[in-house]
Amino acid sequence: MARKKQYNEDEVVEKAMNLFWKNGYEATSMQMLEKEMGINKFSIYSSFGNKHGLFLESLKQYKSKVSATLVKFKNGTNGVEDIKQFFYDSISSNFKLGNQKGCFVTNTYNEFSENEDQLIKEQMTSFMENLKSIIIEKLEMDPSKDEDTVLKQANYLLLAKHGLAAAARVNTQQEIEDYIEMTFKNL
Amino acid sequence: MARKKQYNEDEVVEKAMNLFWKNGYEATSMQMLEKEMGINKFSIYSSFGNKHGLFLESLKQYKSKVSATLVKFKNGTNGVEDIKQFFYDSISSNFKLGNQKGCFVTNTYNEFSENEDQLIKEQMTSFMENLKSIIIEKLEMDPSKDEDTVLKQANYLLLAKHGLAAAARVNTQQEIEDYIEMTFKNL
DNA sequence: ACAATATCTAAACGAGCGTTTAGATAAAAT
DNA sequence: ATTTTATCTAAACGCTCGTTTAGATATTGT
Repeated sequence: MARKKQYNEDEVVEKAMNLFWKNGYEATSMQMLEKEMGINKFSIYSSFGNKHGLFLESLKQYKSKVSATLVKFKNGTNGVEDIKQFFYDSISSNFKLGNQKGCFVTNTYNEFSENEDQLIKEQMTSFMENLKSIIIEKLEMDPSKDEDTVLKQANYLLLAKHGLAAAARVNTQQEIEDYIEMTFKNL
Repeated sequence: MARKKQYNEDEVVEKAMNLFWKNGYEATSMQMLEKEMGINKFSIYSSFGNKHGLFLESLKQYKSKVSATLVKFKNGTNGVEDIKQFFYDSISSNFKLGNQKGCFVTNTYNEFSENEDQLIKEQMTSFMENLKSIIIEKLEMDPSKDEDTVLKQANYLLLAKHGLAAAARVNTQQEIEDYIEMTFKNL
């Protein structure tokens, strides 16, 4: 046998993820990744195949990073209040460490919306639809809501979440919290 | 004297604008612009200096394109209803010709938010602040609203508009109209 | 008709991109 | 200790980017 890797793959993916998250896919170059990850291009390519593979791995890591929040959301029993809490949880993580990067999934969804990369688009779409189905579930907990109202409110909330991710990059946490309060005022 | 230009500058800027609008600044290459505008690189450079100059000209053209909508908005006397109508006007233009490109200014604002281009950032910011001051004006038409409520609602609407531009790229017109209805339900 | 010159085409520039390759280095197995 | 082989460094690949240049083309004023 021969020598072992001098880096931990999860650790360097975490660093890559943060760079992709901040800059998006296209605006992140291999040179920047090399520097941020602290390893050589060769090592990146032998570990992840190519830039695209590294990006997929970063997305996977992000998903596992937010899975706890998602499980908490899924298991809640307080209807609309759970959705609101999920929104708060989502943005609070964005403002840790002063990083105004929005939601990685939503950012990616936006960046790839006019792209031909079917694999990533499908992943993003399925993630969004998963979110939507949970939101619908929560809204349905209120028996006074008819099916049409539930669907419209679910779309409303998804769009709001969508906009929130973009807004998180250029607004203060206080502004965003006010926005969430207002969003849930009439639900 | 010598020969005259075989193209109209406003016409080719319009085409450039549509390409920048659809793809953003970075994702639009000079080759694509050459093809779309129907003129040679040399002509682009001699008319607009460089890619950045052409982009600024495109932004200018966009602003003059939406100025009618903005004037109508400014001159309205129906308070919140004017804002709602402005939102409808803004998105209806986006869905003409099947182009789901969102708002060019907001897209640019987002793309350049982590950029070092001060000139463009300032232009975008002043445009947004101009919009905000009009929104505040409209909200203040309702004498029952205190100053704090006005400011929070203005931020809420700006963020909603912000999200709307992103959402317009991946949602149907109907979904967006439902979203607007919901947004204005409790104002 | 001719000279002057702005506009055209098309090729080339250097820089940076994602990716690959060649060779030095180092650690595990015998 | 030597062989084996995965991992390292660093240079180079071909391509596209934004930009510039050289020379052909065409139109205007005399």
